[in-house]
Amino acid sequence: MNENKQNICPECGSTNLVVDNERAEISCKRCGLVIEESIIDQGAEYRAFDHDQYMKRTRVGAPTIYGIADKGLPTDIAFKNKDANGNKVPERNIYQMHRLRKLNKRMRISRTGERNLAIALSELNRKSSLLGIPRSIREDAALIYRNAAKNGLVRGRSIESIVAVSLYISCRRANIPRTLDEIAEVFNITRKRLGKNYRFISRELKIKLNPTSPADYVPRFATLLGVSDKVQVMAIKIIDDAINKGLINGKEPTGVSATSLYIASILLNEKRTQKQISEIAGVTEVTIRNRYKEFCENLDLRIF
DNA sequence: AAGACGAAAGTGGTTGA
DNA sequence: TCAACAACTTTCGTCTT
Repeated sequence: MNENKQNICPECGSTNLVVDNERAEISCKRCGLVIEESIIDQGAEYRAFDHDQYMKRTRVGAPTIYGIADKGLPTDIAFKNKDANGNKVPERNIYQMHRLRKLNKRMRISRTGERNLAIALSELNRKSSLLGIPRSIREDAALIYRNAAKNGLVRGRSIESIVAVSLYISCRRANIPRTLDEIAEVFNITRKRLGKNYRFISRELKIKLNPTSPADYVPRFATLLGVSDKVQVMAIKIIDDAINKGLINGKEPTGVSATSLYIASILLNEKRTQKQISEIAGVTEVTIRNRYKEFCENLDLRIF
């Protein structure tokens, strides 16, 4: 029934679409965009027996290409003061011609600006859902992006990478941080570049972020590990104690968070292996072991 | 056989001269 | 700009459950 539908993603042009019949949606495998949420039959109304009938009975037209600004047609007004027939423009109208040229240019610039913003925002939405980031944070990220765009900070950098930075900042602001690695991965850029752009944007926009606390990672990691709330609570207690004893200075927050969850999961008989935790927290087992050793030596774990 | 342990060498980022 | 440095990773052999 669905053999005649448009098999092309309007966002990235990919033809690699997946149909999910259970959720009744079609999405693009490459960029993740959900194209059609309640699938309807877009095929021809009746069976067609020749090309003419097919063309008449098909409901859909040719796919529109959104990828090219102005559809590739330049619309500048020429600098020769001649009209369309090649006649000289009267002296008294030359000033008007100047105005027209100027306005036309400006409109085009603002149009591409808006177009870039639209691309950025759809990118933001797509990647946010991929990362499971709530609406309010997306809006904060959108604000950061707009600010960056307004100050001309996107120029010379990819839209994607600035969207990535905006998300990174907004998550940290909201105290549900994502690591540079996590963000970089879904945006298909390197952590190095993301970090560089982050430093640039935060400097230019004068955004000051508090250092991340290991406790901020606990709820997310715990959920992914499928451990109970008790484990979370204890992990956070362990972190507090470690902070008080100065054990975490200079240590990676994710590693500390992972280790606290490891210890709490053992103490509450919901044990997860070092490997399971290391995969979710994005640190190695070795790091967990090192923290674990330090914690055992310096914290009285019996009190928890 | 899986998990935990720890040594050794390598990597990327920060700091201080 | 460069060397020293701390934290972390990778790899791997060994021990424990």
